[in-house]
Amino acid sequence: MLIDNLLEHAAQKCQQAGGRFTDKRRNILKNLINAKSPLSAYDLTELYNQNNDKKVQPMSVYRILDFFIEMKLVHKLPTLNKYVVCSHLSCQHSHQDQYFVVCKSCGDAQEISMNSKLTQELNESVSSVGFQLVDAQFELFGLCKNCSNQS
Amino acid sequence: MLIDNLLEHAAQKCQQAGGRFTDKRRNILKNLINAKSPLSAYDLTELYNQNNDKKVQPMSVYRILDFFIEMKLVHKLPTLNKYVVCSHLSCQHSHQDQYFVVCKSCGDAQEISMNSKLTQELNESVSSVGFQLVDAQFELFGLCKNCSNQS
DNA sequence: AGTAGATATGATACAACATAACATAAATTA
DNA sequence: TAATTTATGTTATGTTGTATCATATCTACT
Ligand SMILES: [Zn+2]
Ligand SMILES: [Zn+2]
Ligand SMILES: [Zn+2]
Ligand SMILES: [Zn+2]
Repeated sequence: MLIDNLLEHAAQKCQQAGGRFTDKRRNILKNLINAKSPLSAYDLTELYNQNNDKKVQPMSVYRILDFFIEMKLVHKLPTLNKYVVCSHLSCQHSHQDQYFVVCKSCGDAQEISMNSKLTQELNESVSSVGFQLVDAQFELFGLCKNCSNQS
Repeated sequence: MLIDNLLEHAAQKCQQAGGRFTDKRRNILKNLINAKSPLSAYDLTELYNQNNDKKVQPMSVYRILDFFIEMKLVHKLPTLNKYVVCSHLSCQHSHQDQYFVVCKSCGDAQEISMNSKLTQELNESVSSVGFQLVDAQFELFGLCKNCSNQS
């Protein structure tokens, strides 16, 4: 999908939720969409500042990322301290539980929707030690198709 | 199990692997065993220094934690930047894949052995996007029995 | 249009987590 | 006892993230 369409989708989702889609936010989201791998807040700060006269502080980038996460346009990968755009940026389906698999070799990250069997397995497994599941986002590590062919 | 027995087990495992179980290592492992929740490297530094005349630097604590992780006596919870002792410290069974569930309210963490159905589900799910699973440790968040009764 | 309230960003400082690099000490082995 | 390996000391620095208070910009209402 063309990037301008993605950005238009994002803008709409923000406005529907009563948030603004400012130039800074658009610019930073665009950089994250174009990224081939997850980026840190500091990566995004640097990227922004390379391409703009007006500079931005990491603090602002963190706030903008928090906003996008709230809007479910961006996900954080907590073990990497990096951020990716939601792979459902362009589609309408309300966002469900997801997890990520990250390639140990090239760093590429794939968002995977949790299927019901997996959800059930996790819930049962967690219940077995007396816990009640609240938040099931997580990251696994592996090799992507490209990288496992090369090795 | 009594703490001295646990430490004795740990010492043996270290020696079998050609590592030393020094006083610092013993002391730090003991603090982590006694902790009710996961601790950070800086927490452990502070704990050590409160109880000992000879002080230790965070750098050393990181090294000691790395050593214990190598020995599979300690696990790191990457999303929390904290560490816990392996719940199988005292038993002999060779360590298999595990994950953790952390109580959002009290911070308590439970180690859970991955059962075969769950492993299979994860493998299938990951394969479906062309990835090959390498490392399946992760953390989930929920409420423990105590905390969900209180609320 | 003017104002009040909400939302967004600027700016500075600092906290928390982690590693690099080089030196010394202590234990093991030859 | 000398050489080698393992463990720790020491200092500096890198990376990630938050707190706080000020200013700007947008929105909605009179
Ligand atoms: Zn998503
Ligand atoms: Zn790859
Ligand atoms: Zn374990
Ligand atoms: Zn709890």
